[in-house]
Amino acid sequence: MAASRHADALRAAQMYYLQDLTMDAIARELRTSRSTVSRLLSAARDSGLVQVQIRNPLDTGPELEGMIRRRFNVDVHVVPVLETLNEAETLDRVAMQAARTIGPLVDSNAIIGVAWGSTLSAVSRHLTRKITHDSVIVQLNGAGNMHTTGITYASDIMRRFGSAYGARVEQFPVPAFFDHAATKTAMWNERSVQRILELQAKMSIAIFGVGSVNADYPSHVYAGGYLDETDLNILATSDVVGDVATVFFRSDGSSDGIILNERSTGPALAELRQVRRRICVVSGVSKINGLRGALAANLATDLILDEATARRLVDFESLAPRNG
Amino acid sequence: MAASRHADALRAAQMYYLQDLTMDAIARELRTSRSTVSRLLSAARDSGLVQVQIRNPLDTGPELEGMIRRRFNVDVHVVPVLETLNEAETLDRVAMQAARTIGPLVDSNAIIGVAWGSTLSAVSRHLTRKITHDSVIVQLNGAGNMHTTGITYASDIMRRFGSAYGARVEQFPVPAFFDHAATKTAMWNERSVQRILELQAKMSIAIFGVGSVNADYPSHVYAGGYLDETDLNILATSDVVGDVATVFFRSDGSSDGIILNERSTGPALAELRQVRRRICVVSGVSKINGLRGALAANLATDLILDEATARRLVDFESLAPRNG
DNA sequence: AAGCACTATGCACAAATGTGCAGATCGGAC
DNA sequence: GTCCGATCTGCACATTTGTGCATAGTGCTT
Repeated sequence: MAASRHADALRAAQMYYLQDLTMDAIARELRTSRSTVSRLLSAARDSGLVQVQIRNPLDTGPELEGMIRRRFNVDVHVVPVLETLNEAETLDRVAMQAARTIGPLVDSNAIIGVAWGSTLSAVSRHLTRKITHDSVIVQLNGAGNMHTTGITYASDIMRRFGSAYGARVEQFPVPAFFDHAATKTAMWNERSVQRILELQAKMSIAIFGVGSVNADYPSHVYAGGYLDETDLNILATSDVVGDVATVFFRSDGSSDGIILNERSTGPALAELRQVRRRICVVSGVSKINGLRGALAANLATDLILDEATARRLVDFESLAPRNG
Repeated sequence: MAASRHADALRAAQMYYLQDLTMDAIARELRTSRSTVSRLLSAARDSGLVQVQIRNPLDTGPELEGMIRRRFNVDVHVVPVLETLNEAETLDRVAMQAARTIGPLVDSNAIIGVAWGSTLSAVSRHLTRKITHDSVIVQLNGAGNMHTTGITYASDIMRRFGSAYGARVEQFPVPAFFDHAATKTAMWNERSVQRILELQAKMSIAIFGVGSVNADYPSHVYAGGYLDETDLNILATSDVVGDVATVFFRSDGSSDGIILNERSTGPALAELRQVRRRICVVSGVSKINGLRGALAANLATDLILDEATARRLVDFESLAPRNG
């Protein structure tokens, strides 16, 4: 019976994690084999029954975290990763740790805004299950592009979030950028779009990566056929350093007068800043410029990033300090 | 260097619990041996760096918990324990699980009231460390008795709580019962005593067991020389079923007119009910009557008890149901 | 600088845990 | 009933983790 299996998993988890019994002892109490207990415990972990949290006492925490926390006023989680690992491995590990860090923040009745991109895709693959009620996952920005090729990214990401948290998924079926600002204005008056925008306005959590224009391995936005040459030229000549959910900004965090944003479908930065919990996940030093701009714009309340990038962020700061 | 060890423990914990690396892999990244990593992880667990929580979805939870939760309106944690285990083993396992369940509830700036007795003693032995700031452990009731023998219980219990949470400990240096109510009145006007009473009034958490008069293996209060024969006779003839922190009550939860309470040093039930979080730990079916009274008196917001007792509590209820 | 007490380290082994596989069990479909 | 597919189970083995012990630091005292 499936129900009894769940109950057994709960009992086993309690005995294993809270009473320090060995699986062998648990097997005897549950009148089953040790291997079954091992599997019950796996199931308990996978299904989010067991939550492991690492709480590092803020004051005794590593130098690096303290500096970033103080300088940028964000709750920071530096993911320990050897600097010698390649980008893909680093991303994977940052993503896994991000997924597990996000878990405890998600609660029932949450409205969770999710962006898309390689970072979020990786995160979505490592989410741990957690059953919530009446939660909603809402897509932050459109994902269509002019080639319409392959990238089912966005919907896959959303789906994974939805099933991890047992939440309803609200896709945002518009292109990432409109060709004409006027189309956006028109669409924004459509009831179907307004429903999404209203959900976004009520978000309690937003989760996003950052794009960085000069990344060695550029974000999808800059390489994926979302923008044409003219657009890319505009970006290059307007001091843009990066984007969050396809909304661009400069290194000082400003975004006024960036004409492309009028055609972008992501939430305006001011709007994003209204969200109580804004979780930014960054992997790879090449994103440093974008990250710096995002922090300057105060887009994140929580920052999860790899150690190398964290170190670079701090070095950068100490070379070009800032008063205030 | 001790600081680097702590930092290593944190890194190791993150890599092990959040990135699913094996200890072997972590050892290589940390340039140390696998056994050291194993020990670092133990240290991380012991020091409260790693918190494991079991969250059982309330609605899918076992029948038993649901019934108790609904009937008594408490947040209940049933500890799975074989009914064949003896009292001591059961107590040990309930205590361990209680300790770990309490952990996450303790926070900085908390004022934690702690009773004493065999249950609390066992719990105190299993507390997991958690660093908090400006927390205080305050003793709920005096522990002195007329034989003054051996029982350093109370102070040991308090000390363990204090060191687990890095909290200041405030003992209550009075006997459990005064011989004369007038002495209590006098003492209660002393500034040194008032300081404790004021702390108690500001408690955010209270942790206690229950005493049960007819327990096969009676609580210390009833056997430990705290009361003389006259007192015990009074108890026997006044329908008292148990006590919390040496304050007695009847099976319906009432305590008015129980003369012994006027000489007791524990907080009046009405006072205890003011505390936001009141955690009651119970192990052993022989405490069922006391427990029942405590629940009727609405003394607990959180109840941690062994499975056999939980089952008995529910059976008892279904035999003698109650409306409302 | 030497001596001492204490702690941390790595090794080698012991114990505990994870998993591929073959057989058992279960729940429909016919 | 029985056949089939899917799932669950326990075994045997592989992997991972824990720990006693001898050794190597480490800091403090004299």
